[in-house]
Amino acid sequence: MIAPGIKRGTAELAVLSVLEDGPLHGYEMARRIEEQTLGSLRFTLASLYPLLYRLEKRGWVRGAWETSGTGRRRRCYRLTTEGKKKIAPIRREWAELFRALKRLTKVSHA
Amino acid sequence: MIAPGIKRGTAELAVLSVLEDGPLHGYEMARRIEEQTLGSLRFTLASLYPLLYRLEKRGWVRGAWETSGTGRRRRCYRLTTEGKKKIAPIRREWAELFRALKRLTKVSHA
DNA sequence: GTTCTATATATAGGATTATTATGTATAGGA
DNA sequence: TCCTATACATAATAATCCTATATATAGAAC
Repeated sequence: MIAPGIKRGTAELAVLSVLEDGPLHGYEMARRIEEQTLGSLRFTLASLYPLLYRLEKRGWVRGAWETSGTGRRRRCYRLTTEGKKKIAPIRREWAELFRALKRLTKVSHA
Repeated sequence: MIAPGIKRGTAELAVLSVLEDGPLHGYEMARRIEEQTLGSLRFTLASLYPLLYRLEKRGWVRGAWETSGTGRRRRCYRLTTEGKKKIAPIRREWAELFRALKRLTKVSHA
């Protein structure tokens, strides 16, 4: 598991990434993030819900109540057109961060 | 430049990394981090000083006042033995985070 | 000699984001 | 009937970085 101080800021990219595969509700997002990162990245629902509200407020995702096959009420989120456009730039910023940290490591491996 | 929300958490690794090259004072750390990351990673001194106090409290670095050749008083920080041991595990966590985010991207590039 | 810029440290106040803890509620199996 | 998994929600707290502000000196420009 990755320390909270280090994974800070990844939740947004993680949520947007899993939503690229199609609409999902919160509980399922948490499950997929954990599954797809082989357990490295794990978020509690208490982290994800406030994040989803923020993303909805920004217009990047839109949530809609639906009733599942089992009769359970849940809130299904999908990426908006605007939200889709944000993913690539965010990924680029993460890539730049990785390069920056690699350079720091390289220079000071001394 | 990288958005503050994304670079959050990198300051600690950045500081420890530049200190691997030898003792430094705060102002010079900021300069080197910016230089070595080609401007991608930039921290204000107001971010670095509190961080240095935290690191000193944990026993990872030790600061000592010195008077530079120009007669300017400054606080020079060096890695402690304990601090040196922490760097590798932290880098491993960052590497794990990168792998996790790459997997998320790959799976959901759809 | 005074003003400007670079050097150098310090702290208060605020923003963001994740965490723990808690609460509600239902479906399905033991 | 009880337990577990599913599903959403919010309050209180913690951590980390930012902007703004303050202080002070060295050296160059004027």
